[in-house]
Amino acid sequence: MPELPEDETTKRGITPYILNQTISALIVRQSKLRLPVTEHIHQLCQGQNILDVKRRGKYLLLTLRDGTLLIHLGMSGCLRIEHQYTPARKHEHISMHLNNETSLRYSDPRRFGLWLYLTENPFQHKLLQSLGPEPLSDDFNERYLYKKASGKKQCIKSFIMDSHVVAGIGNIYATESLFLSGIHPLTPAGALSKESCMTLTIVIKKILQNAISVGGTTLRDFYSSNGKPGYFSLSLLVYGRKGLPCLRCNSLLLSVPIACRQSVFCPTCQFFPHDIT
DNA sequence: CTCAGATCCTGTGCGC
DNA sequence: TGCGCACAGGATCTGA
Repeated sequence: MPELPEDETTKRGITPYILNQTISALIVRQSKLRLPVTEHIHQLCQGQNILDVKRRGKYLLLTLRDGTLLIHLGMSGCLRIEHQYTPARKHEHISMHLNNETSLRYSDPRRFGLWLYLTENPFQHKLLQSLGPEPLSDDFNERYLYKKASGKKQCIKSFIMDSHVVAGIGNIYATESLFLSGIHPLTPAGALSKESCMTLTIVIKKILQNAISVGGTTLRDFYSSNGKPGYFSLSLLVYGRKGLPCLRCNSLLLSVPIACRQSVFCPTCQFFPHDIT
């Protein structure tokens, strides 16, 4: 379940192995992902150097000479560095062999991921163009959130998970952020005070930053191992703890389904703003 | 336009 | 022990 910190960790983990290397072969075993893998992607990439590795939201971008590889890990995708000669594992849909005797392996059991080869400016592609600001950038601040949420009846949890509002926040970090901000997940986005928007933006930045720094401690796992980024060692305060006592006040944590996602919250620590009740 | 809910897919973990 | 089913979720699509 990669969210932004896992994608950033992945980016940092693979970059040293693939930057400035030449793609000697790209093997696609399964092209049915969220969108079909670009046709003839093998011929398009072969022989090109990887000039840069970037991240935008949950998308990774490998800049090549004549185009860009746009990669999304979906919810079960993972990238790993392996020796070129090791056999593909189950669900390893794409292997990118490099000229330094390593290869980048993409596995994705649930196939919600994405591999596209773009020749145009990738940031003008519709998938990236419509993305909201990076949550760790200065563009994501309380003024932006307050203005964007103004008049919205949509609940705040769905709102911050909408990548067009802010890029890269999934169920785990949305759930944790709202708990730490003391905001009930069903609060209409437009009902948040300026103060709540400030708290929420600060908490989101802090929690993402923290998760990235934790992920950074497991970077070596990207080489010849299971490649699982480090969020498993993150201490989650509410996510996955439905029915267990709140670590702050001991109330039993509740859960409501929001857009088919479990949303765990503390009925005591998280409340609706007074002005809408 | 807005927003809630369904949808894609398969491994995991639970109950019986 | 083994089977079957509910559940997990990012982003998009549908329909009210």
